[in-house]
Amino acid sequence: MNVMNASPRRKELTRLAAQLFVQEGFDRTTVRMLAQEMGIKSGSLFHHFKDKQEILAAVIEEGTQNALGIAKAALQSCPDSAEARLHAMARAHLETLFADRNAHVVALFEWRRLDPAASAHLSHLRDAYEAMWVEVIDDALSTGLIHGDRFLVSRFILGALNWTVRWYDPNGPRTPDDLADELVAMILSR
Amino acid sequence: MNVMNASPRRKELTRLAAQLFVQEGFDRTTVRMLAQEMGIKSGSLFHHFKDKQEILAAVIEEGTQNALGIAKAALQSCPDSAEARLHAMARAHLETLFADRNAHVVALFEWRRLDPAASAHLSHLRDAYEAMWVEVIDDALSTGLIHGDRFLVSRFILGALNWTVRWYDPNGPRTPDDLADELVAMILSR
DNA sequence: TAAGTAACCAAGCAAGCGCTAGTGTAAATG
DNA sequence: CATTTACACTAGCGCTTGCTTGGTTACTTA
Repeated sequence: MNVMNASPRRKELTRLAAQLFVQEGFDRTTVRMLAQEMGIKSGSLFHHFKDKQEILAAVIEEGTQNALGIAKAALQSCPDSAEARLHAMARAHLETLFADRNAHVVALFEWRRLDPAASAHLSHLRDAYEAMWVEVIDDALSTGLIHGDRFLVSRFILGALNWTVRWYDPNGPRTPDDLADELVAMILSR
Repeated sequence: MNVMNASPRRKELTRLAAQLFVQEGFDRTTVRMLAQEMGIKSGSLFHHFKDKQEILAAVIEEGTQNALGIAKAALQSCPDSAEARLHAMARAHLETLFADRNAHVVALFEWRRLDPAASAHLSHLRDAYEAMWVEVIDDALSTGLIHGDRFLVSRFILGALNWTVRWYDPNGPRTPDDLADELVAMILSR
C-alpha cells in the first residue's frame, strides 16, 4: 500500500476495478480477474490495496467525491432562483452519474459490501451530498415551485434520477440535459 | 427435483431463499446457509432444485407472477378514468412491492445472476407487466392528465416507485397508499 | 404386504477463493 | 556508492464453494 491513497497508479487501478465491479458485481470479481485486467499478477495487487474491501472503498470514495464537486460547482454558477437551482442539481446529478457511471453504479448497488469502518467514513460524504439536495428541495417547496411532503418528494426525485443508470443509453438521442429538463417539468406545479 | 415446480415444500423453501438473498445478496448466500435456514443439510437442497440458479429463478418468478396478478386485479376493479387507473397502478405496484418485498428486491437487484435461459423466460413475464404500465401512462398522456415524453415519463415513474424499496419503512407512519397518493399528486399537471 | 416415491443425510471431491511470504529489480534518495 | 522505496513476481496455504454420490427413512399406494 502507498503512503496515502492517491498515487496515479492506484487511481488508474481503481478506475479499472470500478469497471469490473459493474460488469460482474463485487462478489464475483476475483482478485485474479482484477489483476489480469490491470496487467499484473494477483499477488501484486496487495501492494496497492491492503485487501479487496479497500478497492471497493476506493471506487466508491472517488465517485462520491466527484458528485460533491460537480454539485457544488453547479450551484455556485447558477442563478439564485429556486427553479434554476433545482434544475441545476438534477442536471449535475445526471452528469456525474454518467461521467463516472461505473463508480456510481458500484456505490448504488454494492454499498452493503463495505465493511463497517469504510461504510461509516463514506456515509459522511454521502450525507453531505444529500444535504445539498434537501436544501434545494426545501427552497422549491417554500417558494411553491413544487408541492408535497418534503421527505417523500426528495426520495421520489432521487429515486427517479438514480434509476436512470438502469436504462439510460449514453449513445442514444437524449442528453442528460434532456432528462433533467423533462424530470423538472414533470414535477413542477403549474 | 420435483415433477414440475410447485410442491408446497418447494414454495416454502423459495420464500426462505428470497429472504436470505435479500439479507446477503445472491452471491454471498451459500447453499449451506440456505440449507440451514431450511432446517436440512446442504446436499438435500438439490433434491428440490437442480442448482443454485434455479432457486434464484424460482424466487423471481414468484414475485413477478404476483405483481402481474395484483396489477390486473387493480385495473379491473377500478373506475375507467385515466387518473383512477394511473393511481391504481401506482398503488398496486407499491402493494406488491411490500407484500412480496423479498422476491421483488431480488428481482430488481439480482436479475443479472440469472442464466440466459431463465432470464429469457422471465423477461416475458416482466414485459407483460411493463406493457400494462405503458398502456396506463399512454392514457394519462393522451387525456392531458400528465405531460411529457412517453418513454421518459414511464421510466421516471417506475424509477421513483422501485427505489422505494431502498428507503420505505413498513413500520413507519406512511402506508403504501400514502406514497401512491403523493407520487400521483406530484406528477399531475394542474 | 410389497413396491414405489419423496425427502433427507453423511461424506467428500474438484475447483476456486482471498491473501501471504519471500524474492528480484530498477529507479530514486542519502 | 550504499540504501531505500516502489512495484512486480512465484508459489502456495488454508479455506469455502457448488454440487455429487450412495444410501437411509417415512409415507403412500396397489
